[in-house]
Amino acid sequence: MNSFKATRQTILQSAYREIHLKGFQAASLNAILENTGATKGALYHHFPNKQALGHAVLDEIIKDMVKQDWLLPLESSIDPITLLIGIISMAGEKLTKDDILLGCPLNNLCLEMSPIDEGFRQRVNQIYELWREGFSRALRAGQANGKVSKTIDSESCATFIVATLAGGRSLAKNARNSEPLRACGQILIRYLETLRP
Amino acid sequence: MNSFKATRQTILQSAYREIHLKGFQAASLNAILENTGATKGALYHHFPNKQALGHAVLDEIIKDMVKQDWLLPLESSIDPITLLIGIISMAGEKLTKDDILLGCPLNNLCLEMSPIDEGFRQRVNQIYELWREGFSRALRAGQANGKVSKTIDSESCATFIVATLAGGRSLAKNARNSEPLRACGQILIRYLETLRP
DNA sequence: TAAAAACCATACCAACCAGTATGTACTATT
DNA sequence: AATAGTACATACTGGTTGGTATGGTTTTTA
Repeated sequence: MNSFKATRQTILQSAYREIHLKGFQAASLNAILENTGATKGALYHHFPNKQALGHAVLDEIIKDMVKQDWLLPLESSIDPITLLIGIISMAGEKLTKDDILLGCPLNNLCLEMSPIDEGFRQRVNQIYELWREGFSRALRAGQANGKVSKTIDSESCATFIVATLAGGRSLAKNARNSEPLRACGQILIRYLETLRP
Repeated sequence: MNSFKATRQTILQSAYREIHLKGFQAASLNAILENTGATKGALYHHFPNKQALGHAVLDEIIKDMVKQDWLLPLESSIDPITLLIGIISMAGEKLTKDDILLGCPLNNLCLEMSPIDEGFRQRVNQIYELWREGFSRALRAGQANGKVSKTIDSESCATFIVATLAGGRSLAKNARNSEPLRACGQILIRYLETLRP
């Protein structure tokens, strides 16, 4: 009926939501299908098994989210610290209630699947790498044209920012309240100000 | 055979390990019992259901770990910043390979169970509260006797530290390597140094 | 236009799950 | 010594799970 693999996309989106809510292992294929109207035949036509479906959610949905929210806004020529501060406060503001309640989908899968499925682990790692690399590259560019202090290690700093954001979102998820994440963001911003030369 | 509810403790410990490895929902009661030699009769004699077993793991094991590792060392009269720096580097050093691979048991349960079980959520929240309260109380004490700058908000700062540690351990778990956590710890320590008056 | 491939629907299955029913051995109490 | 309660062990059940076998239909290709 639908062209261009619309069924596949529908299943993928429904899988993303179910996994975001219940986690991968507890995600039920039947539940994923119920929310779409598709059937098991369709699912197993497009994906060899549940594991591959989970991998596709990372490769085709979550990775793009990170690019959209964190990497694309970095493509600018303003000094990276001002830019990062803007992105961080922006990201905090545009989170919905559900975003807070369900937490970071990447970190969820990271903690659940990293020790028990190497495929998941590598995909999560790749996305985290992308994220950190985006930050560290921006910081290095800032160092090159005198907007960022040259005493800092850009990679450690990028890791630090990503970790704090992930941790803050964990606390916010547990508290059912964005306040912990907000507090982390504010301190992070104040820290970033100290990185100017 | 064993006195003083040794069976209950054995099951509890085995449950902790299985949950730490697989997560709560994917943890199999049969697997928990296989590692102990106990049977289902014993389990359901001491715990009404799986949920209660999970709650007990938080109440009786994980909470004590946090107290042991983070709160007890704070009971000292040195200035809190030096103390915190010592605790953070100490905690990083004494992590085993398994501790890195499996991540923080509290954060694991936080992300998995907070949205789907209110009992889990409240228990995790209570432990996080304990943790943050320990940090913020130490910082406030330092402010009172001139060892910590009075311009900082002790509670936000405590939240920030906990979040960064949790996030760093997430990245380390995914990377199968303690380096990201080490990087976070170092920057955190440098940040703490700026909090002196 | 015939053949082949892609796309999907339905019915089914073995494995595993949390939980239960029932019985028994031991221990503390009266 | 009789009773009652604690502390298990064994065998089982209904329900759910991921996965499969088999069929039909639609689209693409030759």
